[in-house]
Amino acid sequence: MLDKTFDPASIEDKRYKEWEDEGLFAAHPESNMAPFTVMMPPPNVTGSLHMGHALNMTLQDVLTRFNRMKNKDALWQPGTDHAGIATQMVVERMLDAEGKSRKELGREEFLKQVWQWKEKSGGTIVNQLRRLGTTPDWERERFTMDEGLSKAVRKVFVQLYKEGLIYRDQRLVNWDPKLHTAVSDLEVEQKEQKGHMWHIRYPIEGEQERFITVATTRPETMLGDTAIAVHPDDERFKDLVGKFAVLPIANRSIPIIADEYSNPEKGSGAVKITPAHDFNDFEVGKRHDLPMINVFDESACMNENAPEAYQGLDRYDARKKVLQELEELDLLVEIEDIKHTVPYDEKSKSVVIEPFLTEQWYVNAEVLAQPAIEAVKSGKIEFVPKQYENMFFSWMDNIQPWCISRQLWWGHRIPAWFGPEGTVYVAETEEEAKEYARKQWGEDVILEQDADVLDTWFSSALWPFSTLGWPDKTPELEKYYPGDVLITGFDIIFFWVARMMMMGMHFMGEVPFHKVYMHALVRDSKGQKMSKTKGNVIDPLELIEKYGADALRFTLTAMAAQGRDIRLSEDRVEGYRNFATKLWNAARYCQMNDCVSDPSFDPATVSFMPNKWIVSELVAAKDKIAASLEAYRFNEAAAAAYQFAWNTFCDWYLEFTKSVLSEGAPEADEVRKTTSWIFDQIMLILNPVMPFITEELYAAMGERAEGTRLMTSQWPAYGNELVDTAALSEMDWLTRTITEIRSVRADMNVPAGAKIRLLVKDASEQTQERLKTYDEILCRMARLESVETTADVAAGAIQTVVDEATLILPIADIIDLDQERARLQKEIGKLTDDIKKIEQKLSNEKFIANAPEEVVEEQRSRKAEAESIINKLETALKQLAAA
RNA sequence: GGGCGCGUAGCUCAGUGGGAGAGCACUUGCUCGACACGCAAGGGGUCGCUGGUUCAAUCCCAGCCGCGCCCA
Repeated sequence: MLDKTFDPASIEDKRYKEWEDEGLFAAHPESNMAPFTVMMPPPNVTGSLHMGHALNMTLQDVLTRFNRMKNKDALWQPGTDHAGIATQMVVERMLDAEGKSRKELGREEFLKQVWQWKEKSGGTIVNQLRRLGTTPDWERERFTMDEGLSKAVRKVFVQLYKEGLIYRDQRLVNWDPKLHTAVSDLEVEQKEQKGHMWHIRYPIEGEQERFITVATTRPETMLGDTAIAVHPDDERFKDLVGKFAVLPIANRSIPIIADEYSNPEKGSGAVKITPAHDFNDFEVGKRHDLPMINVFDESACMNENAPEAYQGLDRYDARKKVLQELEELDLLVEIEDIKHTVPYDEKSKSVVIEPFLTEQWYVNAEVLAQPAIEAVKSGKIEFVPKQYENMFFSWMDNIQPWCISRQLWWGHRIPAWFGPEGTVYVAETEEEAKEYARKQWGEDVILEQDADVLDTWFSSALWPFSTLGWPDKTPELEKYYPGDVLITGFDIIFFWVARMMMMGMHFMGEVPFHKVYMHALVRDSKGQKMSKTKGNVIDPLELIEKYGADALRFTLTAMAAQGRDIRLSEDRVEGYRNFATKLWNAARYCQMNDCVSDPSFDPATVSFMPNKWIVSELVAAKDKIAASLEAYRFNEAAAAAYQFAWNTFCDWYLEFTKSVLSEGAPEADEVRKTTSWIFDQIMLILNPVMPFITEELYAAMGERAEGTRLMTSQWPAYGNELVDTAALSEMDWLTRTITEIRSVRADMNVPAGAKIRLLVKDASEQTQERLKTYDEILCRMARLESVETTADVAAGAIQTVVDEATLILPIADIIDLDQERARLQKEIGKLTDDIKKIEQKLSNEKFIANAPEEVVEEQRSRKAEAESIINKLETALKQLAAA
């Protein structure tokens, strides 16, 4: 016998180990089964499981398990990402705590330490995923810096270089002056904050006491100004275009140019141009062939291009000094308080990112984007929900060159070697690069490999095929590419999803997946984003410990409605833990009543009406769950399973059949078999979402054939042939009758324990038949003493109506007549309101003329039904008065 | 500023061109041999506002108000 309550902790680890040891997660490329492929978004190798992962992984696991049950050869490809910046930062911080620095250690030793850290903490998240019950093919786990994946990275780099799609360029990048590396524009977070607009006047060269005023939020960059721009149509400055201004402090002469970038409405209408320190100015500079003077070093301190007094000053100190000096020169004309956006690094959100002029490696994303755009337009890739396609297009249509080099040590080293006179050799190996150099120079020359590494997303962009063995032609690649669905958060749609599509189209000539399901963010119960600094993070592992993995999985599934963020509260998890307990107790009930699974049972053969009914209801629930999962409507699947298991099966079916079992009625054997069969089916249809408890209970419910696991069972194939509509309507009548009697009893304060008589008037033959058939069930579930038909109404009885029949509860001694009168009047009032509304429609000629026939008919029959009930209730009211 | 989404019961959210739903919370009653992590019954909503389309709008369209996200 099972214990009284379910203790998830006692079974989860054990069951998981069994599954894993038995190799149940493995893909079978050699099999003939159709593939179902899901590429796991690789979590950061040194990270730990947070709620976003839990949601993401749960949904993938639900789909993977579901498809395995549907007899697909599922490959859920797991792995981790080396997460260049994040990981390097973590290790540097550790070194810092020991008083050491990366530079002190040197590249080789530092990398050794990072690998050590990876070996130590790299298992954390994958083990946490096991706690969640996820079933990726762990044997195939990959890491983005594995040899195979690194080889793919080099091959892709070299090929794209040869195709001219990777190139070096001197451009402005987003520079992190603390980490000393370029970062992606996607990794920059624009934050609005208070600041100042300083209006500065620059003297016009060769004219006495004439100035041109410019406004800037970053006065320190003026030391790198190389022009002043005014709008070509701006009359105020027409005569100045072509002249020069004297750049204060630096005392350089800079031209006044006409460019449409200058907005005559803003500020003074003239704008300083600093091409090396502003993205817009950079474009202006290119148009006018202006010099680009970089006045910062890599730490955003003033460099040798700044006046000597400034050299070495931090940008903010330089700002103060510039302002002070301008003040002294009487060139600062106004200080305006403004709100403006400032770029911060998205990781720490504390370092202001600097536009910085450097030479970096770029991917020509515009070219690669086209086939990806086309794939979505043509429907070869579909986003779910659909509206994300707009977001995708708007970014792809304006895609910028992708800066792929990072000034880090942790990552894939760029396979490029520099030779004499600035020559570059791009090759998969150093040997090959040397070969190229030898050809050019006629002798061995000294080559130096590029010190930089690639953007982490460069390697994850290859994930859908690099993990399958590409560039080798493997059976896996043949079978599992393209994948079926990618499940990911919308926050990495540009970082990752779009880039996988670009690389997949280019190197495989085929989309990497057909569907992209984007789930929303998990927030706290107040709708706040979870963050460590806010302290509102809910740890999935804590929830698992407290409520079990199944409860957490069910919660996340039930809340995963498309296009809406999830506000997670512990109450919900607790509620679904209760659901698990409910299942547990239903299993205990089965055990107590000897409902043991019978492999030879055929649900098509049942004859007892409640059995036919529950089988029919099961078919509907199962189909609803399957259809919902196939449409990625996870919440609907969860709701259908919950409702069937708890309401339909436990609350109604088990109650209907209780006495049959306890009294050993003739139907008992069939009821036992049906009960256990339905229970097994519930375990099956819930298994993708709640794998632990269902596996456990399935095993407890019967002797199974050797090695049988729920997890490896097939999704039920039965269908409408098992649906009996007569049973559905008969049991519907029974539940309505019971509910009606219970409701009236409660309204009239009939003591719960009191057994009362039920008299039924005007019952049709069918109803009379049913009353006889379900006499015992009615008596037990509605707490009745007897059920009889009658022609007259006893004085002072409670009356209510189900369909054509009037139900009479003769309990004159218990009830309060006034109360009963009020109840009847309230009911009549409600129905009268309904009728009024319906009559309004029916009296509208246009409604009769335009509405479909069945809609009109429906309204008519609703009205007739309501009228008939009112009649009966009014009769009851009169009788009450007479009493 | 541009784009997308959201606003439905106290809370969290489903949902649909034709009778407003769930879970939780709340109220009341239950030692009914699976389960109080339970059983039964119940209260509670001008479906953000204003117009339009329609025989019919919570649902479709437009505008407005409020909130969120993405992009600049």
